[in-house]
Amino acid sequence: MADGYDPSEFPPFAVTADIVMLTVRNGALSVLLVQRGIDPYKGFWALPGGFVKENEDLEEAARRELGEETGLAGLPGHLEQLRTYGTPGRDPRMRVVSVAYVGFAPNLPLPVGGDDADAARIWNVSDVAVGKRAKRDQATLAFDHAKILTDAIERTRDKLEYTPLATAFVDEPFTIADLRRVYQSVWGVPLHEGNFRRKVLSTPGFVEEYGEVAPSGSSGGRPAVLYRRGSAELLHPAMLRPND
Amino acid sequence: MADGYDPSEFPPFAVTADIVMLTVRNGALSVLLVQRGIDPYKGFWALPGGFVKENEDLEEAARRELGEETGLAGLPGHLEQLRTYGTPGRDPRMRVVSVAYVGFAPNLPLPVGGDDADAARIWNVSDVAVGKRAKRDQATLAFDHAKILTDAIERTRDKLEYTPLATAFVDEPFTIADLRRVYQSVWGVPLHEGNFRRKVLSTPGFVEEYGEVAPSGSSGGRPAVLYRRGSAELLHPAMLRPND
DNA sequence: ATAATAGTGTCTCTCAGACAGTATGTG
DNA sequence: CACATACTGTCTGAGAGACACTATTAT
Repeated sequence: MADGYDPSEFPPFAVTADIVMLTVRNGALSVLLVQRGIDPYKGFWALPGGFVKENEDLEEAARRELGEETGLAGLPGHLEQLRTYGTPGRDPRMRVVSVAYVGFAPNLPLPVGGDDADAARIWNVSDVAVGKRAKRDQATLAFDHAKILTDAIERTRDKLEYTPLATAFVDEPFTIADLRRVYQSVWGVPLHEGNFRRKVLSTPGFVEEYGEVAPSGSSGGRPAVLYRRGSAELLHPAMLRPND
Repeated sequence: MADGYDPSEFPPFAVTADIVMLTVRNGALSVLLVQRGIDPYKGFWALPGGFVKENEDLEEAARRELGEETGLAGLPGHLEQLRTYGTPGRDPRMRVVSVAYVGFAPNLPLPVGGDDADAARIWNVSDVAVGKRAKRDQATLAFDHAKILTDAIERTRDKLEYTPLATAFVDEPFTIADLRRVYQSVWGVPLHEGNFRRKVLSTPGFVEEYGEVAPSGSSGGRPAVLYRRGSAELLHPAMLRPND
């Protein structure tokens, strides 16, 4: 850090916290977005977020903004810092440095409009435009939020390999099949049922027995054993993603 | 991102870029630090870094500050964003958000004092105090830089597993033994020579033949084949770290 | 009975780790 | 020659992937 400086001489920056809140809905990886009501990018979709307050920690700001803009307060699941985006010009109005967070949650309750009275909606990520041109019924993202979303998804795909965070996408208790659907939705590949089960159960601390079986579904089939999250923070060995 | 706001109402933050520049010297993982000349933390050691300028990208600021404070310009090697640290009170003078970068370089030329006229020195990381109390001949870090350094080392250890970035710590051309010394220094464990070689050479794109052999050392022994960095950005399969 | 979902057994191939042996240089 | 460093061959065990088989429910 620079040594001597006059505190009045630093260039003033605005600092925001933006959140990429991911969930798995109907077998598809999905993200919570809010629609902008004013320019710039009026009508475009954006990641929830906003200014960090004077005496507020960065993660604290992320959780507060998520609650204010989407009505999601005290969310379950997982939230971690992703990366910081600060290229000059990324906001046309002023110099903004955004600290992005990525979160995982089970089945989000459909958000009601928050304080900012913007529409909040959960989008299937494959319906969010990542290039310049949006097709019909696709969300187009404001600012550099497409890049942030892409980075978040990549991070998420990696994290499922070496951490037990797939469990953050499901409610407890869950079945091995529930967990497999998470992996399939996030990675976008089918996974072999029997091998997946053996792998999860042989990885220490991934899941623990819950002690009951699931009520059998309407379409029949053997009732599944239920599990809860285990105590491991890292998976040894890792869940390897099939290489294409 | 928040929708409507008055640009004059955002709380002003100072944004800095701090750099954890790592190298391997005499078989030990080492870090470049500068000694502070003024309060707060006068006499303590700190990561090089400083304010991001008004129209400067974050990584650009990191490279500039590194050059100004340590005389290292146009460094070879690798630089990537690590994480952002912004807890209120981490700098006693004002609210500062620091975007930290981590870099890897071969054998740094011993830095001369930079523009800021601070002493710059490369420390063996095991001689840097991570707790509250420093022993004799240990560097004590200013601000929350001990936490940043710890995070950087952890990230580096992970990155060596699944990327070919160990090659960023050596000059080209290098021998397999050079590369093995990097892994041993960063991970702090001995690695089996024959198995390490077979693993590196069987991982596509990790290294390429350079076409010559190294001059034999003064202590004898068969001359080693030389290699350069390969084209892979990720290692498949990964170099697994022994699990204690 | 059939369909559907849950769960097991077993074979093969890859790869990590242990370790012995060979190759080529120095003194 | 001894010694040092570079490199290779081969065995073993863990684990991933393919796939067939069994178990328990609904209709």
